[in-house]
Amino acid sequence: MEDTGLATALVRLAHLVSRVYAEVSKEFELTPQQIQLLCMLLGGSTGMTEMSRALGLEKSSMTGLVDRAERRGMVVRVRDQRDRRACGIELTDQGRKVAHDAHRKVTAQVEALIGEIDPDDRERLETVVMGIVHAPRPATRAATRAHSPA
Amino acid sequence: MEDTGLATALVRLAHLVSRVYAEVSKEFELTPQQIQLLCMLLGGSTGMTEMSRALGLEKSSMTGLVDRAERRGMVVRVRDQRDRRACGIELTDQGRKVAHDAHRKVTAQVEALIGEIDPDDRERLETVVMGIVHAPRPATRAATRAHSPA
DNA sequence: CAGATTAGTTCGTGGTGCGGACTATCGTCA
DNA sequence: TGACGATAGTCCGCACCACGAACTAATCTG
Repeated sequence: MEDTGLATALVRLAHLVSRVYAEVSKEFELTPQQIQLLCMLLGGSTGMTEMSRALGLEKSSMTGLVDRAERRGMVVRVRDQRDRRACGIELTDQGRKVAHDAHRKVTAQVEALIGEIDPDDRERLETVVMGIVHAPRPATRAATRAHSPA
Repeated sequence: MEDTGLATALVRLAHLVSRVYAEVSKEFELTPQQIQLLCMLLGGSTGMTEMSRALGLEKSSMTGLVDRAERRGMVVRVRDQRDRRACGIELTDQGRKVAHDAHRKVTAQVEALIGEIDPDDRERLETVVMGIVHAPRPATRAATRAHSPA
């Protein structure tokens, strides 16, 4: 068996990040999932199906998620004229603002978590972690495009 | 404003790890929360209040979580004889086995996620992540003791 | 012993995610 | 052109999750 200290540490990191996400979301009176939705839309609007792929959810789960975000005025469904089955999900002005602000806050808090670190190491690590994140993966857990830099 | 690329990369990595957690949980027909509960109990049994602190949940949330784990035979409430208000939560044999197996699987899959990586980078990453995870933190998001190595 | 504190539960609310069934539309191909 | 299969999205019922407020029972403190 390999040394798994890194794996264990990463699992804990994931829990920590979830909490940061949860805390920041609460400040905006939204759920982490809704914030994630908004942040993802900063990368451009898409349809329900593509979003469900990107978030790793079933289509049927998206309906409710978008419903609730729409009810809060963060997002609108725009019926596609070409394909009248489809609809694009777009950020409202308010939604865009919230997405930006939340993204900033999350990033800042994670930065604070990282703390002081040698600039060389930082750059190196960024490359390494990006590599892991972008590595090709089986579709089942393909995409984690949310929280891309705006 | 600082460069926040590393923070962003870590957030994405955390999302990825969360998915691994979710996938493994599904294999055991449990939810991620239940698996986390079991893994935490590998470190020794505790009462409801302490567990809620460790998991960052309200006491009232624990009741249901433990109920469901108990219904599945993973865990038992043991009434404390000294303090008859309190009860200890203990793993059943089956619960312990599931906790161990799940922990192993999660660790292995996260290792796989990391993949081939330069040993120097690996060490650097481990140092940084360990540092983040073990850093003292305000109580509000204090503990993430689950998934300690068995 | 009275009153404050603590451990845990109960209840109601809103959110999450799933799978299966359904509607409407689109594309294809005969 | 017209039937038919694929596709986009919704609806429903289910189990779960987390919260806060109100509650019970036991313990501690003065």
